[in-house]
Amino acid sequence: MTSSIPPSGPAVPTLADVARHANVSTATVSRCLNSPDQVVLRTRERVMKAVQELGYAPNFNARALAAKRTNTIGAVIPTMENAIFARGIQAFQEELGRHGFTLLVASSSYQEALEEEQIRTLTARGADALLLIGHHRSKRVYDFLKTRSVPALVAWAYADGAEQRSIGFDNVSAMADLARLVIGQGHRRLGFISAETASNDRARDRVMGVRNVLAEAGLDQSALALIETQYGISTGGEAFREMMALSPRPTAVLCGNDVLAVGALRAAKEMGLSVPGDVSITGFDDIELAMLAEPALTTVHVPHREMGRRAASMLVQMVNGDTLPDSTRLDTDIRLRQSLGPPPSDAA
Amino acid sequence: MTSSIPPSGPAVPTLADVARHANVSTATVSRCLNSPDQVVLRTRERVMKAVQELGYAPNFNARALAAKRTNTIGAVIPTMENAIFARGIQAFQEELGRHGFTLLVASSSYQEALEEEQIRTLTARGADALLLIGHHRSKRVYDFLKTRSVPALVAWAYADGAEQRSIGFDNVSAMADLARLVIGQGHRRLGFISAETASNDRARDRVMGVRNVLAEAGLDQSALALIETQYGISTGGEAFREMMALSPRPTAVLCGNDVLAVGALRAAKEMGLSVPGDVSITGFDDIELAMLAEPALTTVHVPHREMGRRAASMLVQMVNGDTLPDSTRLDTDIRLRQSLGPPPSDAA
DNA sequence: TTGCAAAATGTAAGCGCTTACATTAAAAAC
DNA sequence: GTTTTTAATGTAAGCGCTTACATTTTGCAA
Repeated sequence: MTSSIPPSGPAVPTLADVARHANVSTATVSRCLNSPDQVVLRTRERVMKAVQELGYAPNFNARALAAKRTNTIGAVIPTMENAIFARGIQAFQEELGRHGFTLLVASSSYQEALEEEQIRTLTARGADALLLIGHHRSKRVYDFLKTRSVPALVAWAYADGAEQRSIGFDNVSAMADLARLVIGQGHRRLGFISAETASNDRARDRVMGVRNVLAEAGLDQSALALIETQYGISTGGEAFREMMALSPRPTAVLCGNDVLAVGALRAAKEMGLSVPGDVSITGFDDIELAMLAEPALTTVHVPHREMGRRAASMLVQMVNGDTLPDSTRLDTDIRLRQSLGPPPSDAA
Repeated sequence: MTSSIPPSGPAVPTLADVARHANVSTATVSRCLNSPDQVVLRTRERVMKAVQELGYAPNFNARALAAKRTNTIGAVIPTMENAIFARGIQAFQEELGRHGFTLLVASSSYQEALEEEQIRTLTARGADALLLIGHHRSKRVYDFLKTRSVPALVAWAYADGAEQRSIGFDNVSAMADLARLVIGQGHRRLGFISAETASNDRARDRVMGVRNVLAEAGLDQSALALIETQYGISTGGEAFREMMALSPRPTAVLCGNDVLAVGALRAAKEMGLSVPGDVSITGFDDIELAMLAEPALTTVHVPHREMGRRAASMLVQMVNGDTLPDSTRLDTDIRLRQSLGPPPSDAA
């Protein structure tokens, strides 16, 4: 008959419950939790006891609403399934934790529209700042971030004089270094298996790195066969077969990342081609797989963990607004392993 | 002199701003956003126009606070760096997205205390439900979840008659199947390289699976050499060397997961041991690496993606509270590849 | 037309916190 | 002991939304 029976069992305790229980005001409880030194010991103990007894835990949403600060940093990555991001983000999170921040991750599956949506979602959730991968995205997004005054840091990319603060390496020159090495071995017909460049500026930059070196070496751009394909071992293999069907066929196949390269390696083995005897193959990233592959993969080593860690401290600095950090350029270096050698002597 | 100048530029627009702009009440704006069919077309268009013009985006925290629902599901996984979780969670997220839910991930680094903290954090953030890995955790946590009435689903594990609703496979019997196969090949001295079992019931179960089979085959438990080590390729290798130093040495080394097994494989190669000629090695999970390894790894195939996907739909069902789903048991199957063979004939 | 049910909209009370400001208690200075 | 300063606590006004309930419009049968 009474219509005011609470629907479910014992409601979760609120700040007010604690206050009542400890016989203080809600403000005091709040202070105990957020700036304990403003509360005299005797009171604080009483409050904490009440917290314990009631099993009180603050409601995050209410806190965020009132305080306009969440101690949360959002990250939008293309996918968790890529080891390089998984690794970088793990380090990122660990470092954030050390500074008392929480991480909110979202993934965009390499789709620009989805990325934008995720950025808006994280912002709506009150992320104090964002980590984004790569520079390329619509002006609208950057404007949005500026309007909302949400600090953002671009990672996995570094470009001289880029407007957006960033931490990363120069994809163009990193790939160029490797290409130079390949050409130095005597290769004149190159193949490049790239990740899809449409909404991936890192992939685009890597292609550009190779092209630059071609020009630099006085080679015609037609000396480069380019295939774009989705991320994956099997797709890398398929692209490699396609490339080997070309005539004349490239004597060295550079890949936009290690996963594609491992796929190429496997396809080569299946086709009975010797690497690097018949064809050289290189990767990019230096994931664990690169060293384990047979033959071990020549690749560009990228300090993913360090990047994650440092991205975190930069972002924390940006949020706390002390001094704004400069963009950081990290160094990559080439790991020379067995998959690269000179071209076969009978190369036409 | 005026102390009321707003500190920063154009404030972010709120529901009230939109209402004013469209000349309706806040309730109407809210309805337009959440149940558009309750608002007549003419009004709705006017409101939407205002939303556009002001670039309004709802404040998630305020919404959560008022509505007591977040359409958010939390997941606490041991680490993102493990491909099996990365893969499963990616599928989990995709499926959640399809149902209009957002995912919040946190990782515990395999530390029980951290896991508990993350569970509390996600709950405080208003997660409507949680995905947890494995059954084992303190009663306190389960009580907490019950008190807060937050539905939880255990994944990557399935145990008959477990109290907690779960989706996964039976780690004990999956590993037992593999062990039976190994013994069937004639091996009588086994090694087992396990992940650390302290706070990982999946690892524990797998060990138990092997032990059960030993008993079943009438072998003494001393026929099993057990080493626990951290997750990683190199740690797997070290454990393998240690195992090979034993006398008599095992003729087959089962590993708790593929990553450890790949490490063992590599160590074997470095030691000049032939696999499976001198020693057999097996894994668990069937990650991509397993097939690429040289020789390819015999392992237990686990449908990680499917598990993630189905976990999502179960959780959605639990939140919406239609009918509660039953625990789901998925099948694993053995992928027989080159790394397993009969013991060397000279085995003492 | 008028009347009335149904549909659309408005009003306002929270949701659980934080924090400026007001008040009171304690410590320091005289 | 009184006054002044400072520390501790309390009061109450929001933060930006949702939603029960009240009110106004609308559509339509009589």
